[in-house]
Amino acid sequence: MAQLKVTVILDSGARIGPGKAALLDSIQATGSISAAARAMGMTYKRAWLLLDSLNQAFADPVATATPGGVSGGGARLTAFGVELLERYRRIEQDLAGLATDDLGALDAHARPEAGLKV
Amino acid sequence: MAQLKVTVILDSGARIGPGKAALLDSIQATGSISAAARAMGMTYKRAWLLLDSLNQAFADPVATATPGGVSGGGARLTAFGVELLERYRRIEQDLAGLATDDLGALDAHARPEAGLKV
DNA sequence: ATGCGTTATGTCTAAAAAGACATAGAGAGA
DNA sequence: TCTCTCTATGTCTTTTTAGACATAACGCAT
Repeated sequence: MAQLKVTVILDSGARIGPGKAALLDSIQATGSISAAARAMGMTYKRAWLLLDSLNQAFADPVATATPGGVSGGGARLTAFGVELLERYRRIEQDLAGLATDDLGALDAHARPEAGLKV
Repeated sequence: MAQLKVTVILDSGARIGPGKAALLDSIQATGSISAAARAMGMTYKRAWLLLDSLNQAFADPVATATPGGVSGGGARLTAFGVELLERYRRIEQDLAGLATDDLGALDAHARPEAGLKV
């Protein structure tokens, strides 16, 4: 089935899409940027850059990180970070709920995906 | 105000977003790929490649083009092309309608866009 | 037959994005 | 004090994407 991808574009030009949302999810789940990056198969640097772009896009940070300590440190979503994630997920959910018929119609015309072996 | 961008991703991986939708609009309005490209400030080749990716994504073509003739030729959307555009616009509309509150809340936290001079 | 604007590609270059390494500092615990 | 993991950056290379040109064919009108 075809999928929908939604991206929020702020006036500043900053973009929040499924990638950054997944990163926030992963940080929330793992408690660190590096663990989140590993879980998502990306480099720590890329994860940090993505997170940094979010932190710079808003007046309030979406996550706080501390180096050193019990297990090297870690990162946690702020209250606003959780709110951002929730709102993005809600937008995704709502859209998925009401676009099913149009999406299905387009899917019906889609050329079959290039032969996936076996 | 923040904006939303929605992209349809077919199982084949083909993507249909605001750029290709605008191109279809422009082709419909101008009657040719090259005029559409000029109107959108892109090269003919890029417009053609975008259109070609759409034509290859579906079993039915979204537009037909003919070279030579009265004014060099031209291009027209097929019935399916019109349908595709309509469905994409409807998805966009639906999204815009239901995300206003979440979008407004995020906008309120957004860092003011980097000083636009004058 | 020639000219004109359009379709349809090819090739080469420039720019942007992603990735690979490398390094410095922080701080709890052994 | 030393180790360990994580944060935070810097630099360089590779890959991807976009753009600039260049060219051939088509067919109506003059």
